[in-house]
Amino acid sequence: MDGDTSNKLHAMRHSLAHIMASAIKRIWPEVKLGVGPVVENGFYYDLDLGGMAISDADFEKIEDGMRAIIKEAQPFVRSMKPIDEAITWAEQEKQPYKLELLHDLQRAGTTSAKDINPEELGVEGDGSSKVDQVSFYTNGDFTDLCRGPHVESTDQVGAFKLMRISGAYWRGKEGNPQMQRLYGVAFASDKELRQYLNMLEEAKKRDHRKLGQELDLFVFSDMVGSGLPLFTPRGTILREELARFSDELRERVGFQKVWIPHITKHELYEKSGHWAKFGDELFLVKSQETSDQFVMKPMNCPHHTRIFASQPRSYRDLPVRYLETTTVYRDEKTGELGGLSRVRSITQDDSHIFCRNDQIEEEVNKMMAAAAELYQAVGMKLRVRLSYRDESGAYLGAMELWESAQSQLKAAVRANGLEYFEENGEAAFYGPKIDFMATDAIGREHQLATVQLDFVQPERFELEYTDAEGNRVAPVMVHCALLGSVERFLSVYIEHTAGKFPVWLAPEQVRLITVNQEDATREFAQKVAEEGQKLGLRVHVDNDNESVGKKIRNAELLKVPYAIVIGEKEIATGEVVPRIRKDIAVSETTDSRTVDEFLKTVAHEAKSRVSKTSL
RNA sequence: GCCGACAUAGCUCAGUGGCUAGAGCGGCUGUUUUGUAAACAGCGGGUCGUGGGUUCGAAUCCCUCUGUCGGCUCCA
Repeated sequence: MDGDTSNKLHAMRHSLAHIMASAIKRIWPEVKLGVGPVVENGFYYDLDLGGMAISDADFEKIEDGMRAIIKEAQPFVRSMKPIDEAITWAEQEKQPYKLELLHDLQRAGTTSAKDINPEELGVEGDGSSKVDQVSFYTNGDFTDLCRGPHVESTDQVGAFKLMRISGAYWRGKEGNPQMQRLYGVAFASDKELRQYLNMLEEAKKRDHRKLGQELDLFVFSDMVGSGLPLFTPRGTILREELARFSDELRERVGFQKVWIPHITKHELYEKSGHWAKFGDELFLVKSQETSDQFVMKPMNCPHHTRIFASQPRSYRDLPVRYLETTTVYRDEKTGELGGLSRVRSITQDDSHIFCRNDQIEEEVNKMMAAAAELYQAVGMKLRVRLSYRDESGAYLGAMELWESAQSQLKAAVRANGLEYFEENGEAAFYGPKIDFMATDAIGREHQLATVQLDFVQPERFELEYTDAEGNRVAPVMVHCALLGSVERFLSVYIEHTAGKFPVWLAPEQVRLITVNQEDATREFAQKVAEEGQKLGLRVHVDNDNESVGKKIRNAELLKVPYAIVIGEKEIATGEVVPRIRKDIAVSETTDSRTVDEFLKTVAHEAKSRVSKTSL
């Protein structure tokens, strides 16, 4: 989207916020207005209606009111008022929130708790922080304090829909009055609005929490606790196949598996600095034997540094690469938990490289290639953000190290031909990083994989190797994860595929459906299943006393890639006609083929981890 | 954590102060022996999330806790 279009859309959305406020004011003249900004995909307005609560049953009434105002094509008229006059206005209008904003403008020249750029304010002052004049916009009989800009008149606002209502504190501060936040989405055209609503609809259908239950992948138990998913046999296959792929990609480029316990004395995190920084996210574990305070590990790097530090290292030994797909525990705020996307037991496909400064590029290069291969296999487009430091002093580590590292990261990204963009000020305080953004099937972008350089932990843990001149030097640490976290990856991936997993990941790859319960049928199906299992396939026999139609239906609902009906015909000829899940079928009709041939093809397909079949 | 909504059978849901709490699907049993998206019949299955309170009487009203969902970053 170019800047013009985006400014226009911004003005439309902001104008809609005013139109919504005007409509509400017509219905409830006593409403006290808060703020009404533009947000991603739309706008909102914070309202205080005293004791009365707006509910979504009122949306139609408000939307009708908005449409009436739009139809009236009221011009948006900008006017300036001296601040004293504006304050009088707010008092007369009985708008206490606006009054508060005006007082802030008068006093500090900003309405933001944070310092925002004074140029952005659009207020005409004397250049100091004080404000003399403030701008107002009027449409019809509604006037609002506003820096604009707006569209010319109320009929130029595109398409909108009110979406939801939620509670919000005035200015986001607990303790302030609770207001109602009324959200709308808005786009330049009906078509774009429809597309957006369709996307939401589609996202709802694919919701991984719903599919997780329907496909029998994972469950939660009140007794275990929130944010602690339990994986069923089917879900566990998915987890493990994905983790295995990630492990293999890393082992191929020289990583070695390590294993660490899930708890540690808290001193480890004091040393790493995490205790001070993330202390409130740590689960504490108390020993009944000793006075030691233990914690569940919230990350793996401190443990891994202990393995690196367990023996003297030469520059010739580097890079040392450790991989471990293991679970960390973080006591996330309960309100932030949801499905698999935000959990308290997080399984990371974690990797740590200890290397020399001059090895960064090659190491990162290999990880980029691994990430590219993984996301190619799961059918998600990748682009990367190179996150650099800015000029502020918020970073640790020598400047030369940063500069060399940042240019090595860039070289590695370019060598892999991935789409990338650079951003200053997005680095972690301990080093620059590469964030991978994966686009799913309905166009949403997710940050999953990551490669982060770390100049700080090697120092904190006094890691060192001996260089060619015999000096003790700190290695650079690289943290990377390809899936990111298995749980979060699954939440994205289930929605990406809508549960139609490719053969290599499908918990059940082939289902054999018997036509009747006669011994010969059952035995034949059993034999086919055993042959498939020998080839490493996940084959199930459905010998239930149900109609063939019903059993087909069940296989379809579980999104099993291949279903095969076994009856007299198959027993007689030894040939089968696979029923192929629609999304992976390449043609409408399928030929019959021998059982052996079929199983071998599927086994090959599973092994090669292709997303679509060519069977 | 905070605000709001919600929590009824394994699942999806009906039941809003008054008889023994219901349906469909799933489960079990029987009949049927089935040919590519739902055979038929019968039977089980619930301290209505937890604990407390109000009431002659609570799934239903109030409070607590637990859990789920939406929001809590976006600043005239």
